[in-house]
Amino acid sequence: MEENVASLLKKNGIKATPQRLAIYNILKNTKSHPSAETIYKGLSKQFPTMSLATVYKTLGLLSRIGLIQEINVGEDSFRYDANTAPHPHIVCLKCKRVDDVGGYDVPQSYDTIAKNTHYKILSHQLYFYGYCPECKKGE
Amino acid sequence: MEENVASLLKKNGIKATPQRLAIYNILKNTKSHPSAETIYKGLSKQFPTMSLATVYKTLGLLSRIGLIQEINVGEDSFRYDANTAPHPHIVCLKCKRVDDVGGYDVPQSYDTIAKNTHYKILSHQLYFYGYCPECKKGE
DNA sequence: ATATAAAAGATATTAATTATTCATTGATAA
DNA sequence: TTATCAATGAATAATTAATATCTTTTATAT
Ligand SMILES: [Mn+2]
Ligand SMILES: [Mn+2]
Ligand SMILES: [Zn+2]
Ligand SMILES: [Zn+2]
Repeated sequence: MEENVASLLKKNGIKATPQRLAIYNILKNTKSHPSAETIYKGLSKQFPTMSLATVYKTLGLLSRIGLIQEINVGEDSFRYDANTAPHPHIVCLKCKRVDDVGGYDVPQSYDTIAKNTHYKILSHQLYFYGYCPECKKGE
Repeated sequence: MEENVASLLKKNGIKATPQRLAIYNILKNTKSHPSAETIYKGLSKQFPTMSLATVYKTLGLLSRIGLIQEINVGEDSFRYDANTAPHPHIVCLKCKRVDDVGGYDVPQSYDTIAKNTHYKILSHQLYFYGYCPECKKGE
């Protein structure tokens, strides 16, 4: 898996540096949809000299070659996800937690919508908003 | 219609200023989902002294009392819509145009998703991405 | 008409992100 | 193993959307 990423980077003429692999692995091994800042902090022990600019550059790079996706929940900063398949997300309005949603997604055939809008449709994003299990206790 | 808005503002203890009514009317009379900046420019002839801060403050206010909704298409800035009902949008990846989508929306019962996620769900947003009729010509 | 609290306008500030520069380091191919 | 070219890190600056601050103006109730 990590091997795959390294070779995929090389195939694109991009060097497989430890920083890049570490950033990708963080995303691959979490369900928390972290922000650039969160990833940066999470790597500070392993890479004390890691630059925040490197994190941003790497996230942009990985997005560009389709290894991760950028998701925008509407507040503050971007979140990142190693699951590049279209899938819905749910956002806690209080603590800003972002989770995956199972059990529902938009039909993958865009034909009807394309006919109605006359757009050529490539992708979609579906977001739900509400209160997570923790935050809904305090209403 | 404009009368309604003015009285609704007053009912909430909010002053019905010409600037606020003008901003609301722009949104009520367009299908283009303008940004704060676009609204600001659109009012510059009618209100040469209008401050951009006033536009932002008013848009926040109108959103808060439910007269308009804020939509986030994932790029650059927020867009605003006087149609406060949940409805999907489609975004042109090239020219950033935002249109309404007819013929499809998420089922309004959140029961299944609530059961799966254990969230209390309040709302959703559905965005499609692609190329508008104009931009898809140049592929 | 007047008083008053709210809002407007002007300006400054915040904060995420991107960009620039440049010396040092290191991944990769030969 | 070595040379090369890309990437890192550090420091700093630029962007840009959005907010905050403060003084002046004004909508509204009396
Ligand atoms: Mn996800
Ligand atoms: Mn709309
Ligand atoms: Zn929460
Ligand atoms: Zn377009």
